[in-house]
Amino acid sequence: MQINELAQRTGVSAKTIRYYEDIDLLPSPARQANGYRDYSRSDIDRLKLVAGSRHLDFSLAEIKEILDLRDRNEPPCHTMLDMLQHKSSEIQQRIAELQRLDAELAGLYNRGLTFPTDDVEGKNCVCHLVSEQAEIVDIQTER
Amino acid sequence: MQINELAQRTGVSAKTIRYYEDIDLLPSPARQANGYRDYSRSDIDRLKLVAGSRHLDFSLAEIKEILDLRDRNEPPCHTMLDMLQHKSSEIQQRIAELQRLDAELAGLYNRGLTFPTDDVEGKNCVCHLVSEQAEIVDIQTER
DNA sequence: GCTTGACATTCCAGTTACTGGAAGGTGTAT
DNA sequence: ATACACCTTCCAGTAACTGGAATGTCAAGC
Repeated sequence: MQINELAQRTGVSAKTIRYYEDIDLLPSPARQANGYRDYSRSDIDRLKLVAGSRHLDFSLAEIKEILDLRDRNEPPCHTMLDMLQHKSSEIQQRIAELQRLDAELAGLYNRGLTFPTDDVEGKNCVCHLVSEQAEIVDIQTER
Repeated sequence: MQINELAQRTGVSAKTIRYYEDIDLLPSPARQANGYRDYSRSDIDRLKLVAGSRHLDFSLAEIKEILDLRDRNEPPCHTMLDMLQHKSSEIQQRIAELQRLDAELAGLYNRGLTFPTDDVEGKNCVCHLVSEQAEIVDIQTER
């Protein structure tokens, strides 16, 4: 099976498959006589697990953990369950942060509406309100 | 004012301030005789607007828009109001996606609990369920 | 005068998870 | 012969920093 077929069977682009190989998430596959990568059915399984996990927002590092367990013949399912739970609580925290952020945005918008919008210096408009946000402890939206 | 004082007054690290200068978000400041950066009060204002906007999850590109307006002596406040509203709707969308993702995680977890956890191949455990997620259209959590 | 310490400077590299593109080789059909 | 789709490798760019190395400056204390 060539790389594009694997790509179609898993929904992962050929480019990304090569990248996964580069970072040792996927093993170097066999090569055809012409040097083309030659994949087997087990490669589909492995890559589908990767794709499914990415879909659930797991990082490649987390996915590597799971795959490493499998590669050492230790059943990864228990770890996977733990990770599902952990990821869920992370996501819930993110949601709470975003809700707080949204409330802030709405509050600024409403207060900003009551100010003139022709103040270049920002001393007396919504821009000033935004500047005031500067020293508040950051909740930010990074992962 | 040296860079660390500006950092303290704005809550932005010296490292980040230099970075902002690098990417032309902040102008190159005057220099003291010894070559140290020498900031003025207006630099505080500008950087506070940047910091406040970052805190509200605006990208540096979006912030540049605002600053460019100001630099051209056009009042940025109206644009800022629009951006607050737009960002708010983005955030709400993100929240909805994350909620969907969380429901998925919870569903998989509960179904996974009913399977054995000693299956290395993943043919009959939660890992298999995760693999099955592969082809579902991605909602992902990118910005 | 010398050292120590806290500042400052520049530049390079790494982070995450890819994606785009260039330059080139291979295989099949017309 | 040539067009076309596929494959290869390698390099660079994305966002927003952060860490670290190597080096320079300045004030205080001995």
